[in-house]
Amino acid sequence: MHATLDELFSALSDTTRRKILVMLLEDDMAVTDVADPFDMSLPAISKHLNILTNAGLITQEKRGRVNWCKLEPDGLRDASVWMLGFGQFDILDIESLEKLIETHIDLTQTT
Amino acid sequence: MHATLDELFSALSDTTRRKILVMLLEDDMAVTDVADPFDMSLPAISKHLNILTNAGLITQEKRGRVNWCKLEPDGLRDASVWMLGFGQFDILDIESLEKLIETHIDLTQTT
DNA sequence: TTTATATTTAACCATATGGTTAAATATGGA
DNA sequence: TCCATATTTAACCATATGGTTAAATATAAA
Repeated sequence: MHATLDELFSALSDTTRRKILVMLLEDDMAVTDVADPFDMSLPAISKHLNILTNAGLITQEKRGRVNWCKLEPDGLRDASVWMLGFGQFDILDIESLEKLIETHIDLTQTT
Repeated sequence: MHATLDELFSALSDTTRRKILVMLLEDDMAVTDVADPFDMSLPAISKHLNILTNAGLITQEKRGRVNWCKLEPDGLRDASVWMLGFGQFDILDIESLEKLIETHIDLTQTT
């Protein structure tokens, strides 16, 4: 069960869901806490979380009565690959890319 | 009138529209020619093209009775920037990024 | 065991989406 | 002028989406 690009981009096409993703960047969160900043019912948030889960962007793990939501690190991969394959990534300035590579090297360097 | 991220990702969330974008990567096309490979009516394609236009991903220019569709080079920018800002771009292997940078340098080198 | 907390399920609603066919509108060519 | 070509508009349809409230479920705590 691999999410389609349709599901992925569709999941990203809603402001609430993108905000949730950014929140989860900080730390794993319980459903109630995810819902807190939004002026929206809990069931509505629950639905958004399911959409993000089906798109492979987050995972949910139930411990006790709390359902913990966490980012799925590879979730954006296919979307990124499509955009790269689309060949339009030179629209990003070269400096950001180089900085990105340095960061990556910093993170992966073992010595 | 700047397209929202919602519009952008939403426009990308349909296979037909992503295929159209890839076709336009090759060359500008008339609406009828865009429609040709699809098993779908012309009005349906016309709607897809409007969605892509409103998302800022293509432009349409009418010359005579032919409406020419062309890629908008910066169309994907905001989506890419969001994804970069999301900080998950180290999910892309370093080699593709380096290759990308080389390509970019080749394209921009004047000497 | 009773009550409170965390979350989902069900049923519903309004609007959006992605398609259709038929008709309208330009524009180009004979 | 008359016909063909290119495309859009209009009206419609089924299903999807994003929200609601009320009820159900499961677990924790008193």
